[in-house]
Amino acid sequence: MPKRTDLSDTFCPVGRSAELLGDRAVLLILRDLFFGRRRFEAIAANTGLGPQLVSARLKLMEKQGVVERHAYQERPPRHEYRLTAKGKDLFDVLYAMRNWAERWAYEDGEIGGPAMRYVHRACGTDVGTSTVCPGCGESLRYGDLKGEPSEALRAEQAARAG
Amino acid sequence: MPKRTDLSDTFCPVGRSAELLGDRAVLLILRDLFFGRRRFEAIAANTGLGPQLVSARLKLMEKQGVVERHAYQERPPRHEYRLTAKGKDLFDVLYAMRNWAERWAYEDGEIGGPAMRYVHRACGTDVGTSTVCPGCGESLRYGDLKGEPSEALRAEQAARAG
DNA sequence: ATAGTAACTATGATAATCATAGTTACAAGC
DNA sequence: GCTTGTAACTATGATTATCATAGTTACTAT
Repeated sequence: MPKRTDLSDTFCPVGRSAELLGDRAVLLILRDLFFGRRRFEAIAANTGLGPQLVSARLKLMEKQGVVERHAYQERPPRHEYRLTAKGKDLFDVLYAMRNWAERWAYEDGEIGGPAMRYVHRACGTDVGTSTVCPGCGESLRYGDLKGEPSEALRAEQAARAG
Repeated sequence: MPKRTDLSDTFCPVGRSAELLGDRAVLLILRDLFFGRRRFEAIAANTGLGPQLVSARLKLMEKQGVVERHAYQERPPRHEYRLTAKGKDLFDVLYAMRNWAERWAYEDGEIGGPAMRYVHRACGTDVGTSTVCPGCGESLRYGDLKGEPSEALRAEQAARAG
């Protein structure tokens, strides 16, 4: 690509977000981090992205302050990537993407239920695709939900990790 | 780019969304459509994207069912692009992106307030960056909010419209 | 000493993007 | 009736990001 116009200094908030989030690789890596995958190889394997792309994006995300590199052992040197507070706060965006896809991106009966089920930890209600818990009315934030992948999704991830 | 791996058949809902939304141009065009810009030239001018990119993305978005091409006059043939129900349902995603950017993407005092202010039409409360109205507790959907750009944002858009 | 693992970097082919210019179809003004 | 203007694009060529594949570094385990 040619040098694309830089959006980091626009006054539009969606433009500023799009600079980071308007990228398939970043979104997939964020998804995996929210899912609990923290190691380079695990992320590369599950996303299907090449190692240079994963490397480049993690560096960018670190620079932007959404992830932190953290050594989990010294010898041999190994590290993992963790979401920062700024990164965790992207949960709403990813969750909104998930909700939209559950509503619109599957054929009727393709899975026979949601691809990913979320339950509100506090009250045990299945939240469906809402931003507010239908059981207790509380708004949903990062950590409030317990996700469970459908059998189809679990099988797909297992195949990729293989 | 080489042929990137197709995500439209993954079982992961974020992956399916990322196929469409993991693209700067799509996000910027969606933003403009939500903002009320419906004409090709207006979108191209405001986003700063070249006409072939806007053309290619609008075709893609039409194919995905998020926008509809609609003739608003016959002679000379002119048309505009409108969000479909599936497209309007992406509001939550864009709104989450806006909220995140308002919280994290501006230097302190860069604008001296939010880049874009949203008021809940039903009760008149400034919603800040919440997904639920802090005044009446209702969850916020497309059409519930009235947006008002800051002076800085308004000036920037006026300059681009040239 | 060989094999294995985690976390990368290097290389070359391919394809998407941008900037710029050109096209089509018409309306309006002189 | 000829030029100018506008909306909505398409065409072309240079640039650069991406992918697939292979290689590297620094260790541990057998």
